[in-house]
Amino acid sequence: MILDERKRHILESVIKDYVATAEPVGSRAVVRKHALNISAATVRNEMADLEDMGYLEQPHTSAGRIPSEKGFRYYVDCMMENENPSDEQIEVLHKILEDSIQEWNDVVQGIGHFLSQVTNYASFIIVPSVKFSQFQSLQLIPIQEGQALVLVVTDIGIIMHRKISIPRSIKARDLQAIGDLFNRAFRGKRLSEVQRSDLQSLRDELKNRRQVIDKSLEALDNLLDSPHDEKVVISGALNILKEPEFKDMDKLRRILTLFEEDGPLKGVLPEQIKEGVDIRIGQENQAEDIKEMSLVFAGYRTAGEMGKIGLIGPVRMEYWKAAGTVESVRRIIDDLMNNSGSDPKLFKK
Amino acid sequence: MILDERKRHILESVIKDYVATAEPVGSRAVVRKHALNISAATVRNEMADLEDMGYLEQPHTSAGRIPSEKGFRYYVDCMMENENPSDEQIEVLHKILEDSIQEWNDVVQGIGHFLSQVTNYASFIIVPSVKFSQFQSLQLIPIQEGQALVLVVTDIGIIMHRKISIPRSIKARDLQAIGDLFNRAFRGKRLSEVQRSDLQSLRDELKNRRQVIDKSLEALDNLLDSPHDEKVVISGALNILKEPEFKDMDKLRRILTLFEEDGPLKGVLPEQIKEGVDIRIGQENQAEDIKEMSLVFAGYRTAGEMGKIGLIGPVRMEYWKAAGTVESVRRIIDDLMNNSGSDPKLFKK
DNA sequence: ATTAGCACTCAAGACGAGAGAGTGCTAACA
DNA sequence: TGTTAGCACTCTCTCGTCTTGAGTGCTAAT
Repeated sequence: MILDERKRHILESVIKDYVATAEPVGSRAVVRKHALNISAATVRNEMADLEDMGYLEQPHTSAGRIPSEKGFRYYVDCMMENENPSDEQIEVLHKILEDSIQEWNDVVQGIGHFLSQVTNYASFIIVPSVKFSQFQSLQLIPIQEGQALVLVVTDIGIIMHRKISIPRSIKARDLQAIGDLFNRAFRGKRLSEVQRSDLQSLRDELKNRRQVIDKSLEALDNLLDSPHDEKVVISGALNILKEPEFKDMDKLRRILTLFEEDGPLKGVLPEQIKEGVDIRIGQENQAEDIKEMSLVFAGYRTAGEMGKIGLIGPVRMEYWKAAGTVESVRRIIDDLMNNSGSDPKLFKK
Repeated sequence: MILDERKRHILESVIKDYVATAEPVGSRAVVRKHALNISAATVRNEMADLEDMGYLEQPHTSAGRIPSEKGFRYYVDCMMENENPSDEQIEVLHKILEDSIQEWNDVVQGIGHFLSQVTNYASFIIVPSVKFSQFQSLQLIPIQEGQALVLVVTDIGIIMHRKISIPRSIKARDLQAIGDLFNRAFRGKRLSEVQRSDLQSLRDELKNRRQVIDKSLEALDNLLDSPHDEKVVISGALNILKEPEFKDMDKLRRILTLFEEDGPLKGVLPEQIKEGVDIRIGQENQAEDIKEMSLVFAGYRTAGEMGKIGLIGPVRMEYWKAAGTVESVRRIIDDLMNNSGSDPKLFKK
């Protein structure tokens, strides 16, 4: 559907005003604030048209108009220009990242903070499961009488460990031998490909050191399991308290519950994620819980898998700013991941 | 101040009713619900006395009474009997703990969940800084060309690590030698006692391997620094949405902000913590932000240092239940820490 | 010392009037 | 034919007033 210039201008005015004030905007307000050379009456006619087309709606007959979700969608698709964060803000982000470069955890935290701070919406970051990175080495390290550490290093330098208890008869050199065995078997495989059957054949090979092997396998199994699934980091959840649409306690509760645990949020995002910034407005979202919110998100690539970053806000959202910020941050993450290979970052669950 | 039996009974009735309903309770309600053999008029007289003494107050002249903070304090100090969680609930907790025994992180999470679930208040757990545990060993482990892992193990089995880059000329056996050196110097010391001066003298001793030493020291320094400070875990923060006293957005915001980051909450608790369950009611709290809330908390002992667990709720709180639950959980944690020494838990930041 | 009775107080909810913002329609105009 | 001014109409929001009801304090009787 193509709108003529004037209608587009009016739609934009209504959106900008409504996003800023959360109140319906009337014809007078449009001519006053946006200095069109037409009268309020004309605007009214145009607005009535826009309403017929579904881009605007009226809360009640004698109120101003507010943009419908379809209106927002049209604006986002056909008119919007992203507003990128200022140079100073980008500067700040870089500083944060440099300061925390040692700890992947802190990096993620820092990015989340930045996103929510700059935009005033709740931000989320989904770090892809470690399962998809490649096995690089496994070491068994004695740490005290009767205990050893199973240390797994992946290709991108993620370190994972589990403690196991071992018989006292096992010496350091035995542990090393066992470790080497694992390495020969698994090096270069994806963690998700390390099947139990592999583990089984390995076990048969080494009956005499069965106990250590068993425990190591168990630990490995455990590492690959649940807790190292995708990680979700949420920041600035309380920003939604600022939005007048959530003055209602029930709504508020439902939304905040989404943020309190990791699971629900994951369910809300599409599994497959397209290139660039994606925007889901209100009802466009699949999940019931989030049909009165909007998402602005993007994927970033790390170690072959996709992670996700994004913002959650009310339908009445500053999409231009949100999209600009998400896109900028996505680019910075990509740089960080793929470019600074010299000293791969230290990961830590 | 000693109250006679009847006044105590009335005070208790008012407290129980008010805690349950969040509404002022009148004289009629007291006689009706608590079946005293006295008339409403008598109760009114007694209530007027209790008000004079400061144990009750009236929101306005023609409303019922609500307990003052002093009233709650009297009840807590002189009348309250703790209500412990049911056997089934304790059973559930034990099950949670067994399931997650591998990961200290999960244990803490589980306990937090339990506390907030059972009581319907927000719970917090403060895990003491790792600085206070004793240094047991440091190892330098080659993980790939030009990179090594500094691995620190403490007496209670907390594992910390940092990656460093090393010159390619350094061999595995060199790393081991350097590690041994550290061990001789530090074994048995508290991490907080490992001073930079020690590190310095160590460095002088080994000019030739300076680079590795430097990096290791840096890593160690880093490990002892900020991120491994006390850790705060909060659970069930959204429970406060249920309380009618926080229907006001501003209040709500202030409180939830306390929970969103770790820092503020720490500031709210007393540094030194006495034996047993401690209760801070409303204004008794030092920190401004929390003067309209109550705290019920206790310390637990781990590796020589004190950790803290507790609940945050409105002044109108079920202190009996909160105190009983906190005390029970504290005891369970103590058992877990000091008793099951056979397989010290795996810590992980 | 306790109680019944009664007048009094105050918050909260219902109701209605008035103001204000905005619309839709009509008729005039370029 | 598109634009505009004018005007009646609609609906929400805000006050102020009234009413209701719960609960008190006081007094006098037991």
